Amino acid sequence: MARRTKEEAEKTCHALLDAAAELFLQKGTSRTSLQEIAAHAGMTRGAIYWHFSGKDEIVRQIWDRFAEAHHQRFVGNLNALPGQGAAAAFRAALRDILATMVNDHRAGQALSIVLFIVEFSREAGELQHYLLQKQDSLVSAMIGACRRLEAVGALKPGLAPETAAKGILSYVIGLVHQYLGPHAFADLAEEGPELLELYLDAVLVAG
Amino acid sequence: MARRTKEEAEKTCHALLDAAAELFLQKGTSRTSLQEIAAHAGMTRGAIYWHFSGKDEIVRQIWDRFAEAHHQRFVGNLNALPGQGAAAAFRAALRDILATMVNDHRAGQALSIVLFIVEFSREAGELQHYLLQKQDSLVSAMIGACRRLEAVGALKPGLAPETAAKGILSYVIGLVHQYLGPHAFADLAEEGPELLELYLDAVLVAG
Amino acid sequence: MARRTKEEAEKTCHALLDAAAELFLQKGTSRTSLQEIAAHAGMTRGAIYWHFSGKDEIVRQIWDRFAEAHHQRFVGNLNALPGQGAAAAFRAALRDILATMVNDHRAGQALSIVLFIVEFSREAGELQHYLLQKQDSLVSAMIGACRRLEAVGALKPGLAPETAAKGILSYVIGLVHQYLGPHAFADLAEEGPELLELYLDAVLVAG
Amino acid sequence: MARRTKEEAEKTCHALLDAAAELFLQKGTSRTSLQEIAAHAGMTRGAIYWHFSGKDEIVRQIWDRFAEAHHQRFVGNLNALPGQGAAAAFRAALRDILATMVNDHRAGQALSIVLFIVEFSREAGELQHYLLQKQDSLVSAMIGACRRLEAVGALKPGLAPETAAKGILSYVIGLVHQYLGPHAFADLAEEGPELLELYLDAVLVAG
DNA sequence: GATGAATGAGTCTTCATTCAT
DNA sequence: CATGAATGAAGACTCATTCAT
Repeated sequence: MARRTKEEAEKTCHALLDAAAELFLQKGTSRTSLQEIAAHAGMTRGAIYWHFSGKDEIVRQIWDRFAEAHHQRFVGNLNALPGQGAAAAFRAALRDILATMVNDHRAGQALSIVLFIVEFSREAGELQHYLLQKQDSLVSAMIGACRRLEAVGALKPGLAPETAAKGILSYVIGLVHQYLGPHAFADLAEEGPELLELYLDAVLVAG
Repeated sequence: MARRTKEEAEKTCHALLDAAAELFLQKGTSRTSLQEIAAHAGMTRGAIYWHFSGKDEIVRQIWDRFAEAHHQRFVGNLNALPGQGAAAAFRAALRDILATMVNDHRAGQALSIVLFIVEFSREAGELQHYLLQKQDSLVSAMIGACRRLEAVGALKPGLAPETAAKGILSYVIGLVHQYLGPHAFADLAEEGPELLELYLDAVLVAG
Repeated sequence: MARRTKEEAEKTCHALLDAAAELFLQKGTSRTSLQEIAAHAGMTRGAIYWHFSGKDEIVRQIWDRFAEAHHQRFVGNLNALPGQGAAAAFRAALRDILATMVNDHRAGQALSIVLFIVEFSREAGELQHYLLQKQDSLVSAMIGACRRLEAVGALKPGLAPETAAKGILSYVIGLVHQYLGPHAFADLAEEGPELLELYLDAVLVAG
Repeated sequence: MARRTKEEAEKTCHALLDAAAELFLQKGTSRTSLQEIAAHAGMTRGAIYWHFSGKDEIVRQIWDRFAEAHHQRFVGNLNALPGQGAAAAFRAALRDILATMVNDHRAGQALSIVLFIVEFSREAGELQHYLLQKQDSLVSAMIGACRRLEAVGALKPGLAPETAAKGILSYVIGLVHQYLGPHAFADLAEEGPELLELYLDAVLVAG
């Protein structure tokens, strides 16, 4: 019955998180039942309640374990654009986060769950708040980065940095959304970098 | 109580559709209960079952009544790009559909529901199929349009038309998704056209 | 819309009753919806409420129109067994009622609805009472008839008339039940008379 | 609250089955709600769904647990009538099954549910099929038995074995139906054996 | 640590019933 | 006479949650 060692417990916890992330992405959080998550991980519902307080906490832990580090790195990169080579650093940061979402399944799932907040448990609970903060910090960092790009003359002349930021974010969201959803039409693993450059070329001044 | 005349019944039907569209967009289809839809329209659940066979038919009618015409116009425009001024017509078609989604609330909701198919009732039912067909026709038309643009030399050299098509669609999806969702950060009514041109400038050759 | 003449109204009423009787027999009263009855008669639910106060009244009218006369004739026959040729008259009465149920579809349905009272609307309502009275009068008449048969020496010696009565009724109920139900194994139109005689031969003295 | 041990769970399951069997017999399966079953067993609706997949499975388990063994014994007896003393064995088999239904409440209920199949959930589902098979095997065994009785000269001369079989079954059905229903007029515990012999005397040759 | 058992709230759906027209 | 529209009360079923073991 009971898993004895700590490692085994950790394994169980991870298995549950993995199962949840996969199912959430496939069918959305609300349409995925705890029963399904448990079964998908080879457990029963009870195991979930041992490790998590409920569905919301699963979502939060998916974020914390799989996405938080990447999110912080990305936001950090945006906030720390160097005066010299800001544009190149900016491009690199975006390439990095896109590659992360494509290559690290879990990270991609976790990030996309946040980007498509629409979905979530009981009306505007704690979780909503928590995730919206993450999204806000992302938007802020992106706007800040674009302002810095403008300041160093790396942004396309005449383009408001706020507008550029929103465009870039929308684009990335759109790319990732269709890629991670069940009906992808574009393969980011292959076309992602090119698609990204395409837009950045339009936003940043050449060179 | 019961609405007596035909006009009143039509009004009820529309009210239910409106209520549903609004709630679906706010909270997703699965998290919106028929009870909520009915209440939001000032009716009881029973009224829904008089006018519709169930949730799925509501979604389908939202599409049919509010989006189908726009969808057909857009796909038609893409499929009928003229040899002369193809790029201009292409830009116009995109401006048109974006403006429609921004100005016609219902159309925007309906179109966005399709674009974010993830969400839907019982796994892969008839409705799923129906809506996926719509999405497919959109993707196909966009790829066809980009091929024609390439043929007339309007596409940026070196850019595969399929890649361009997927990029554009992802972009539009991203823009609309965030705009229509509950946590918009960009206002398409104002910034939409500029954001659109930004991307098109990167994809199409100047001229 | 509205049927104008009285005959047409009568026709509608009858059509509804026919439809109801058929469906009740096929699926039981509780599992048959008014919607189904109306549709089966080519009408809408409203028509039912014009002619009847509800489901219960439909059942009662089915009885009254289709079975009451036969029931009264049968009970009358049993209650009026002649001193001379009582056994023959008894046999004739049973043959008659069996033939009626086999040949007159409506009568058979109506009678069988009463015999299988199990089925009925809200707990022990008026209707229940009404139909139980009919069944009681049937049981009483049959017991009375058997007592008379015993009195004239027509009953098998040593057989209590009450027992005989219950046996005969159970037998007829059993025959009719399986015949009118959806999974008949014996065809009363053909085998009915023989099956009836078989039992009567066991209950009545020869001659 | 939740029953903890396995025995308690078994008890709950049995209590639900008992409650269901009783109510089904009183009011029919379709008019008995799961709510009523649960309440009658001192549980909530949820408990039912823990132990059974739905109403249909309750019916099936009532059969499997309470009737299947008796059914098999009875059919077995009919199919294995000995050459010597076939009539006596036949009488014994019928006495046995009647006694079972009278003395073992559960068995009687379960068997009668099958005999009155009319009643059941969604039109012609799996369950229907399952139970009709049982009924078919019963009819077949009875016909087979009567043929064997005829072969050894135990059947009344001139009586087709098929007819005899159907008559006997109808009779037993009729007896049991009225006895187990809510408005019994004959008490099988007392009068059953006599009523049975009465008919068998008419069907079998004396001796 | 994890399970099995049970609860209770909520959702979809059906249906008898009402009533203006 | 009959219909179309709408209500409201069940009923079946799902599911997050709880808790003894």
